[in-house]
Amino acid sequence: MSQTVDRALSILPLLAEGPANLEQVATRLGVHKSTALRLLRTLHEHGMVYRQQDQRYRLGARLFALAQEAVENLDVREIAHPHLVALNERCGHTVHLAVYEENEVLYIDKVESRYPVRMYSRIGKPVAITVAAVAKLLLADLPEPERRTLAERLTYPAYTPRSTPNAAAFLKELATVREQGWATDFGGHEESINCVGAPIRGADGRVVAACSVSAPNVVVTAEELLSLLPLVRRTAEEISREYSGGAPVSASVSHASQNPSQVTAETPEKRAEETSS
Amino acid sequence: MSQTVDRALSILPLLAEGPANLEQVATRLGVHKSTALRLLRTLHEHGMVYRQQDQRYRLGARLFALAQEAVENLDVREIAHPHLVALNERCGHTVHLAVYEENEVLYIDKVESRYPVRMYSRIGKPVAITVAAVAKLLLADLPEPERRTLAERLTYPAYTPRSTPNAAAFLKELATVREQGWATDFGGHEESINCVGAPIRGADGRVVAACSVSAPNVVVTAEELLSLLPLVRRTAEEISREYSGGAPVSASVSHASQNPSQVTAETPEKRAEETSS
DNA sequence: GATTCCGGTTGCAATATCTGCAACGTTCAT
DNA sequence: ATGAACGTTGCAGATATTGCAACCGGAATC
Repeated sequence: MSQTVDRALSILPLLAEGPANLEQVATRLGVHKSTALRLLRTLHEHGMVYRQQDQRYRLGARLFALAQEAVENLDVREIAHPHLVALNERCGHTVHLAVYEENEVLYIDKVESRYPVRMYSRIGKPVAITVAAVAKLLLADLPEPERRTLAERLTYPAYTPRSTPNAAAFLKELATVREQGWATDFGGHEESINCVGAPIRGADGRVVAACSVSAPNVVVTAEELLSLLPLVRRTAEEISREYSGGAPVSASVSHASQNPSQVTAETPEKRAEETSS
Repeated sequence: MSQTVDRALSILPLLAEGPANLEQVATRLGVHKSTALRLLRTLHEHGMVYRQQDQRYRLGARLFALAQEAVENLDVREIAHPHLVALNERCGHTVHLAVYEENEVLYIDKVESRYPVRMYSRIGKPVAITVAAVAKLLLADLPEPERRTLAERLTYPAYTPRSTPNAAAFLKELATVREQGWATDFGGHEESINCVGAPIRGADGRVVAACSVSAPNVVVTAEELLSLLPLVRRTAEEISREYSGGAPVSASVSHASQNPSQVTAETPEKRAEETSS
């Protein structure tokens, strides 16, 4: 709508790919150098971009600060986190939390079994919207017309033979998901990865987020993973309850029922490649 | 510099304080409603702001995604390099940069006195994880359980009498390092080589890398090397700041405090083959 | 040591772009 | 129903933005 702002904002994702100099920015933006310079200067004044020694630009600190505040405003994340950790501790697999926003589904939290450190690696990446379990859960709850138009506007990449092929199939799948209250993705994105997810609802019953457990075939079969469904659903419900202002259900957060019957997976085999030297 | 962009960007910190409706934004910006609307629309198109059900605006998750992507593409090495060179110029010794990855600590950059650049020969080499200063720094920051399991899985080669003997001693050393915020290796890998290192932290405070200065006994004593600690720490802090998208601090990069008191050594004629660190 | 190239920077005039206004919709509460 | 509150749109005027071309300053080249 506003050309100037539009151009300025277009610079950011561009720089997210890596540092760039003035000319590169100007070229990729399709504007004159001087124009790019002025836009960058404005961005700079607001701390959105930063100029390194070699004069190339990269994203600035302010952006990170804003991003931080942006997620903090997503209070689902904060509430969900301990539950996700608990879920991860019980099953050992990767746990995701995602929200729908502006025709996209984004991961906003992730707990990994093996490397708790690397948690932030993929967060923020848009999800494979046509196949991911969390995406199905979130889209299934959209108002019918919006769901339909979105489904028809999407492209359906054939990641694997089991990827959702087209809008019709997708809408049908969404109906199922909506009906049953949970979703799966069996090799629809990566041949060897399966996952099961459940919706997190706000006080009004709308789905505000979704969480899922993912694991590679080699660790657990699809059936075994599916046996985790009750646990996943329970976790989602606990988060929903707390998010809706309900009782914290503090017991469940910590480690709730130490009921190992639900836990199918063994601890992921640690592969210490034997380091040191 | 650019009024429109300036106004648009001013909306973001404003929204960071919490959701706001159109009129509030317009008022605080000091512009007409319609102007604010158009700016918000542009921000919206870029996913920088998001409109909730109640029509109020808040920061968009896309902001988060953007920052995340930027972090992934952040190359510590690239940012650190000039600082390492500067450090090398000031003290004359071998400077190392290392990261932790998959149960290993790897050198990813090295600056030698004579050759300001070239180090690909060493890049990727695993560090003597049980004794190197950089290894201690990186492992000290791991989450407790991971640190412990890793420490117990390691083998503790007795490179020298002063090498870390076992897991217990190592964990104790890591605790110390974690506490004091710097680390040393006095002859733990090569009898005649000492080094001091400091941690480089990301915006979230986690240690993302570590740098160190190494020198043989014959050039400087351990005490003399230790006197370089302030300089090493300062360098690490500068890198941290810049890595976090932080303040330019351009002055410091070049030559900051020309305080020669810190500089103990003359140019080393000996560079430690495949050093410890 | 001069010259050329490369990239960034600045002044300026033309105009495309943005702005504020005022009228219009829509929703919600009275 | 009526009114208020808030968001939205069309428009004309004016301002802010743009591209150009010239200008620098440094690095590489001859």
